[in-house]
Amino acid sequence: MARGKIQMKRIENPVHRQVTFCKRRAGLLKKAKELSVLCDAEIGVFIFSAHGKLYEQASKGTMQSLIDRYMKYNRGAQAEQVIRDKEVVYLKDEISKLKLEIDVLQKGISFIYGGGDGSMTLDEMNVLEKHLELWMCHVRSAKMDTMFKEIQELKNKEGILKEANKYLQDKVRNAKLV
Amino acid sequence: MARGKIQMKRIENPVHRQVTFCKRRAGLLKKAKELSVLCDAEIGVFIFSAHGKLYEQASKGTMQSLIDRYMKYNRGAQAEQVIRDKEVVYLKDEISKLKLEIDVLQKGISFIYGGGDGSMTLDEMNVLEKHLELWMCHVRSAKMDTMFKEIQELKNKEGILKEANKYLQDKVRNAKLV
DNA sequence: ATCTATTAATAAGG
DNA sequence: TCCTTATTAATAGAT
Repeated sequence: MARGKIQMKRIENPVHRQVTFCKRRAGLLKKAKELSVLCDAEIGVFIFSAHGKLYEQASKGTMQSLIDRYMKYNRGAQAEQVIRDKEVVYLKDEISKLKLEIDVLQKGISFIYGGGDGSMTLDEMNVLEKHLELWMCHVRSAKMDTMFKEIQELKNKEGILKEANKYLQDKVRNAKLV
Repeated sequence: MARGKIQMKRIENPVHRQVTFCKRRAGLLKKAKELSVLCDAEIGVFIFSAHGKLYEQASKGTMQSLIDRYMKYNRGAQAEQVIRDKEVVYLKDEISKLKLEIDVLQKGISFIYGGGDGSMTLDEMNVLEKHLELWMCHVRSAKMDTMFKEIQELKNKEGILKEANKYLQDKVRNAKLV
């Protein structure tokens, strides 16, 4: 805009580029400020130089509040935040469950070794009970098998004794008749 | 900048203000684009009109990515998203540690009881069950009770039949002698 | 950084 | 909103 127009593409000469960056950056921020003042608008501008340095301007309030407003305006972005929040809540919930489980397990072990000192709450006992049910599943079924076998054995004995009983009764009857 | 300069303050005439807002907004976004192209800078601009409508421009990438970069750059300010991301990573790490701990504890408990029921005798199982019953006495199943009762009944029957058997044997012996 | 010739932006009006 | 145009503002290149 002065002393000849320039091509609208990256300025290759690094010195020229840096100078133009400074000048136009100042101009851009000034224009933003003017627009904000003249038209009562809320404007946020941030500029990252090629080297990564940040220049920012927020008319009316802070850049953070402007970004918050932007997030609220932009449902998509807000949804992302909500998803992240939900994930955090889920993970925290998961952790507290796991910590409770660990606590229960540790107390259970203490109980086994120390015989129990009544330090567990009812809730803890309930949780422990669920664990114990899982652990006991195999033990109990094994015991069931053993008991079934014992029952079968006793039933067999019963059958044998009943037969013997009937046989002896016959003998008694025969003995009486004889 | 034309037909006379204007005061750098809010334009009171709403028509003038609206016209100026449109013109200067376009100008601002154009300037931002030019600066981005000429100087290889990453620029984000968002404008909220007095009525609350959003106009935005993100040179290079999306506004969201620019905001993310802004957040990362601004560590001192509330980089909420970064904090949230770090929190998620931390929580996931915490969970895997806790799961490992639980695994160790469960293996420890298995070890206490000899590492499974395959090698346990009925007496050992009864000892284990008594331990567990101390923690969950009310969980004993009705089936177990029924089975215990059945065993007792059978044992009683056995006893009765044995007695009867003995009595009948005596009778047989007597009958033979008579 | 400052100057200045020149271009770009835009206020007012239609 | 778009066009025109007089005028101001921004700035490229030089110092």
